[in-house]
Amino acid sequence: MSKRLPSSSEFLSHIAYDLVIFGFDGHDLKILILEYHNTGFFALPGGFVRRDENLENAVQRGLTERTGIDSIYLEQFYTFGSVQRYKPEVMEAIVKANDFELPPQHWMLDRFISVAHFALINYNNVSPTPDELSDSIEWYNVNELPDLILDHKKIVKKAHEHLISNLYSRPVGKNLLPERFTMKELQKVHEAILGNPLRRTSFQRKMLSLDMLDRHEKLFSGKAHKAPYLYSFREEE
Amino acid sequence: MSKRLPSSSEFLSHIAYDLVIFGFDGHDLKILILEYHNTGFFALPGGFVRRDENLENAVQRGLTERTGIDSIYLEQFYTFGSVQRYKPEVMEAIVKANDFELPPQHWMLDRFISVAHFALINYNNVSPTPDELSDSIEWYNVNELPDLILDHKKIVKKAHEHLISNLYSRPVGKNLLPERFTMKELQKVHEAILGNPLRRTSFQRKMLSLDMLDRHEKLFSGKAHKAPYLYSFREEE
DNA sequence: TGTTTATTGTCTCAATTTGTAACAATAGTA
DNA sequence: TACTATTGTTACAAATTGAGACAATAAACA
Repeated sequence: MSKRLPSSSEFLSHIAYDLVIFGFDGHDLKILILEYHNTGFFALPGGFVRRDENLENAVQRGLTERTGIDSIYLEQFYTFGSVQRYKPEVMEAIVKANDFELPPQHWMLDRFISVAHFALINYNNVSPTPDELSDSIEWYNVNELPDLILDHKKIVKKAHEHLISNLYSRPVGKNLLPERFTMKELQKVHEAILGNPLRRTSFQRKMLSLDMLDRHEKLFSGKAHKAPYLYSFREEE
Repeated sequence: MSKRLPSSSEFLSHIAYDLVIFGFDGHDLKILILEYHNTGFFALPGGFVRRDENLENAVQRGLTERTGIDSIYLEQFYTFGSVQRYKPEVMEAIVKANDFELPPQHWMLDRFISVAHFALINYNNVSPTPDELSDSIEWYNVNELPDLILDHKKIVKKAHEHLISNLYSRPVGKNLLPERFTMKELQKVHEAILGNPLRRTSFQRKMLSLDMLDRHEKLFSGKAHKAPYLYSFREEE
């Protein structure tokens, strides 16, 4: 009773995408990692592009399937195309461990070039869902990842670098935090991404000077000190 | 006596690359545009990836074929994968105008995802060479391009944006200028890329503070004024 | 051989931005 | 009412940048 893989008439051969999905739990920067069934292989979520589908739509679709969330910040950052990443035995092991039928020249065992994307999502609104071939998908601290297959470690590294270089030009916190947040929470996001502490007053001044934030009511947390304001990112025009 | 296209066993299907090759003639930022034989089509140089070849090697190979230069600054910046760019009639016209045999289901008429790169080269060391399908390759002012096929105009725009955002973090002038150059020449390169004038003294101070330049002997141009120093970009460690 | 012209290298001072710390406000606790 | 922890704001020094002035100089010219 072995299952059937999708046929090559449905998908573009040689093209895949990988996803580095970032989240923030209040302390650390995290990403979602899949564990493939019965293989001990860890990998980034990924998928293929349908023949009649835009690349970006395919990625958005995969992201929604893994997280249950629509309309997330998503950005393509690099395409990985070295020959060294062609390891048919890895894919073969994954497919076989999942009890799929595997014709010898199947397109999924051929060489792939992968268009890597990263996403920023709100950690608390997500219900991570494994794909057909994997039995778990879990959050891992960016600095404490398990061994990943192929060049996925390199993909994560490059994604993280892109995230850092975008920190001040895009509303990064908007996608990692709830709709409204305190300045301290935003600072913690930035610190988690950069990996080093920031000065409170300079950070506040810089963020406000970017003219991206709206100030709202105060948040009374019940703690014995002055209540901080809540902020939100202004909707871009 | 029609010629034969390469077979699909040699190349990866569905994957192409396009090249935005920047040069600087002393006044304007230029790029190389191909004109396809007998079609009136203008396009970016591009090509396909061999099955046993790294993506980046394929691009480097194409670049060398078009310019005659090795070891050029080359950077991947985006992968274009919308369905709208699938226009088999364009490729068909090009191939037919060049008197190639064209089997109906040929892989070159299928949908492609294109990994776009930009290169920076020294305008004067180059002998642009058309590819098999085109009869000319010429420098065009970035702001005065002819109509280009598919989404190539968009690709150029994005390449230019990337170039601008890299201006101060990478030795951009190194690749667009001769080995040794004056501060004024470097300033002109930056002005051509940015599209607006820069202040002489601030520019000089900024460039020197980046600690990327070595100062050499003066250049006596024969003009009736103080001779400027020559500079070169320091070899990175 | 001075004098002039065009351009370059350097310096100065003001304007702006950033780093750092101090201080006052305040929500809840003791 | 005093105390604690944290926040918003202000103040001042340090660093960076903007804008211009000025002296140096290579060749042309008188």
